[in-house]
Amino acid sequence: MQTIAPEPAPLPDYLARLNPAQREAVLHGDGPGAAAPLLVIAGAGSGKTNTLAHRVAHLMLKGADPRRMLIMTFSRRAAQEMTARVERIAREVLGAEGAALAGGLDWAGTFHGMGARLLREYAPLVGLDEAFTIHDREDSADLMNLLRHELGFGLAEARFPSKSACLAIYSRSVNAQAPLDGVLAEGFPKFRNREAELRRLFAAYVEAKQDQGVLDYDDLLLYWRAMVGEAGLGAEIGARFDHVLVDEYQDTNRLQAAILLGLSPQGRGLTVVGDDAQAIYAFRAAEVRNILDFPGLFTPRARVVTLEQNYRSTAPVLAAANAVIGEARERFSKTLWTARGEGARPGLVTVHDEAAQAGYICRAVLEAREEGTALKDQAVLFRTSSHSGPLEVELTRRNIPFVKFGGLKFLDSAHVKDLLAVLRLRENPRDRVAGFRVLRLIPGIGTATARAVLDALAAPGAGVAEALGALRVPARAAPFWPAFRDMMLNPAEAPWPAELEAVRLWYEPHLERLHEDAETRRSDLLQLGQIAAGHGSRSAFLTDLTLDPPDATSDESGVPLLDDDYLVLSTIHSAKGREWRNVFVLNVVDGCMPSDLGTGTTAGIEEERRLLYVAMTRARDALHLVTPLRFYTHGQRARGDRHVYAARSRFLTEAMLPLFERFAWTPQGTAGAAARPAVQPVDLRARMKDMWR
DNA sequence: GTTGAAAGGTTTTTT
DNA sequence: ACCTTTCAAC
Repeated sequence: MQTIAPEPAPLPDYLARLNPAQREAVLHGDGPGAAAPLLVIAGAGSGKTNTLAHRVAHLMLKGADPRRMLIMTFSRRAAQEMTARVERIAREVLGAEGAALAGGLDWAGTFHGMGARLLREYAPLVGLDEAFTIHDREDSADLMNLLRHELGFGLAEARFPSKSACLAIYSRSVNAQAPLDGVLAEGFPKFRNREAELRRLFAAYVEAKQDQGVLDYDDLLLYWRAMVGEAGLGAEIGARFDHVLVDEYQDTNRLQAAILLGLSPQGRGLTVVGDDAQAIYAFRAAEVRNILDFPGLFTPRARVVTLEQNYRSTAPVLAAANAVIGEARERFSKTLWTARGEGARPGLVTVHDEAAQAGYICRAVLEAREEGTALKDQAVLFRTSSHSGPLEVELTRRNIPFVKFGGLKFLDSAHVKDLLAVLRLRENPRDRVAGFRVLRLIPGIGTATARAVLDALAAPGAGVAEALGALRVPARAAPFWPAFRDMMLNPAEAPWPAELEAVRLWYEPHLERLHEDAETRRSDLLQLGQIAAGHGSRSAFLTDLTLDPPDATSDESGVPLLDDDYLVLSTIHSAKGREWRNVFVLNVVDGCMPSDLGTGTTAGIEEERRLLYVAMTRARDALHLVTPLRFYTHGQRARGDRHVYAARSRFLTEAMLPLFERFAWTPQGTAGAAARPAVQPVDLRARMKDMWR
């Protein structure tokens, strides 16, 4: 008997507007039975987020329970954008009912955020204190430092790794799931002879965290991994989710891959999306092999769908970006193409120095705005946060509003950290890093007294009241002590956002005493109060702030309102997943791109190359790479020199130059300087110093 | 035990 | 240029 091929039913609008590859990714596993694992290789600008959102919406519309879907993205902002899009699609198909359905998607966030949430929930089952506090990078380094001294490693005549180096080594070992000797040999050969001491230090570190009821970033993954590895518990946690979808999979590490496998050993319901050409987090143990090896983890192999059509950039921009990534050593073959034919070649602009670079950017940004590209549609990207310094000065001088992403955050400033430490100490009196920070604010209290106080607080059975009441403090601290004790004890009654106010009032006199510019800092603390109001409890506030810090800083005037127009300044890392009509990349010179800190290994250089590729592929219509002839390096005193004469980045080869519009730019009105004959400047001061070297 | 001044080492990107 | 560590005085 013969079956007649069924007439293909007309596709609903939300599927019809996708291209065939996108649709294949969205429809994968459609029909009866659980979905087999799926890998989507999604080139830059290929509609990755949109495809993922459509897949989530489609699964939901086909009856999947949104409360049983786990969606992991690289930032909370990305997660919010994803859920908003899903909601839009669901509303389009089902109306208000669909939107309500999408509201059930509450397991969406970063790996670390989801880990924290699960751990909080399962804490009693796995021997953790439910009220654990989370240490950020700096807190972790501080704890490492305390222990390093207690073990007597700090005072050795030969250099012991710095606190942040210790943490980096520990963290790499944990995240890469690699033994210490291998980590040292590969990444930290200087410290290979310190293996035994480091091992003792790390053992003490783990024990201290447990004693103090504290988890660091790595623990959120490590404990999660351990939970899903347990026979009973693992099955229970895995059974909570029918679908697990991961974005930016190329930037996950082995620990995260192990978590996914633990959640779904057969790969059922797993969808991972990423682009190996955009892997830029190897420095924090991300493993490109995760994405390359994903299909082979399962039998049968995972389905692979490749998205190659770029919807973002014009052909000339894409051609230049493709040329850069085409030189990469190891490449997962795919070729991006775009239907957007029109457009100018990207600019390769030579300027004299960083001041001229800033001048050029201001000029070009304003010109583009005249021609109708709002500031918000333009971005300036750079390798290192500090590279935007001269530009920030110039923008401020010219009253061009901007917001900066990446680099130092307002959470990193001392006064904000002080206030948060007080809250953490109230949340968890055993948290010694927080405790030290708070106690040392009080005059007359140094390391020794602080240690005694914290010992009393951590003593088993003692309440905070007893511990603080029984202590005698140095005479100099005595006048400040009652206020501290009252603050630690009383606002237990104050409901959440009010508690922050009480703590701030206690901190006020210390702020005045410690900082010249107390006035500007005070406004930061008031802003913190605003943020606090948006969180339901002290615990939620502290956790969210540690895992998802507000990531934009702006000039003195504070964060502009959302409807204001402002230029975006961002590190390339923080620009991941975003796009602008007009993109400028600063310092495309050897030493910055690649950073000379990252040129030690081939893998390091390759990552720097991908970084430039990521930067270039953020541009939709116009791209400008700026190369100052001379740029400033701070530090490097050994070289004696503060200015470096830079060459164009090695990633832009001679053969690629025809893909760019090349020109030099000099500031107007400085004809004298521009007219000076091209004598190569020399740094005579360095020459003199070199005589004695 | 605490605090301030001087010396010396280190440099990026982030959850 | 900046931050941490060390050393000496209160």
